[in-house]
Amino acid sequence: MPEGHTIHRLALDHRSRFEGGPVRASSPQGKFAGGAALVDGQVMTTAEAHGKHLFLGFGLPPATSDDPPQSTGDAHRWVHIHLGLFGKLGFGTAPAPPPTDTVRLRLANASAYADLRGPTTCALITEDEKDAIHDRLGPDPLRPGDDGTRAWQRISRSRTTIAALLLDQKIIAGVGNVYRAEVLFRHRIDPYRPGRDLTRTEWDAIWADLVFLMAEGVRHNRIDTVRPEHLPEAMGRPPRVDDHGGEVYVYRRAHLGCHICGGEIRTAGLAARNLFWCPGCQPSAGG
DNA sequence: ATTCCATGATCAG
DNA sequence: TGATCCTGGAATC
Repeated sequence: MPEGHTIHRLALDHRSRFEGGPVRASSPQGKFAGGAALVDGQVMTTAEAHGKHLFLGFGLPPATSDDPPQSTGDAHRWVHIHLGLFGKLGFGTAPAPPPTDTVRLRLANASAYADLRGPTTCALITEDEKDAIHDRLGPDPLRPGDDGTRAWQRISRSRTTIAALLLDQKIIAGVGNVYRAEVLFRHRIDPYRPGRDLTRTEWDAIWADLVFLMAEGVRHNRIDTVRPEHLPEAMGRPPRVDDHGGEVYVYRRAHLGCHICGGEIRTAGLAARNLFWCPGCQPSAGG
């Protein structure tokens, strides 16, 4: 499930359920027992996402530069969560059932609970450590105020393929394997084209499209990338059968016909992931 | 019952 | 590039 839109949605989901009140925390699995004990009973101050990283704030509100230094005791801390490839966060309403033994972290209050399973990261960190994580992430299409300029500075100087660059979280944060394949298709860009061969106009359009697509992804909690005129109803074609989410052009459609040109969708490994594209709609410079 | 695979990322060599 | 970590559902035996 987890590309950036999922994590931003999870931040909103945590805020609506837990923000502003004390939260019980436990680690039935035991791997986060120490951290859970430290935040148990504290107030969740906020929840925030940057790319695929989720940050849950606990304790005293974070000090701003205008505030006097916090005196002693419980500083504000963050639970840093990264779901990796198969981590999951599931919500439910109270009363919470007994947790299964794979629940790394359970949060609960009087009305709701959240179970975290299989994350690649679940750690208690300080404000400084959180800042360091932000520093090594690129701009995020879903973070208000971020824009694609910093990403363009690196892409426009790189010989690496645009498909690999889009998955590099230092360059742009939050894009995963589905959005990479789909946004390149939507802009008719050959995934193997070197970053430095893109035009500024092409990059600006890609960035703007990611802002739009990923915001829709947060709204619907699902990745939909097919334009209205290419939807099954509009084209009189059968809807997608598998349950991975919404309608897509190329992702996991290897050897099927392209919705637009009818040509065969191709797949290949790139940057340790499966890449999907339509050679007809995303021609290489030579062809 | 077992293997395989996945919308991720890091580390060694 | 390959091994590794994390979990669960689907495919395969």
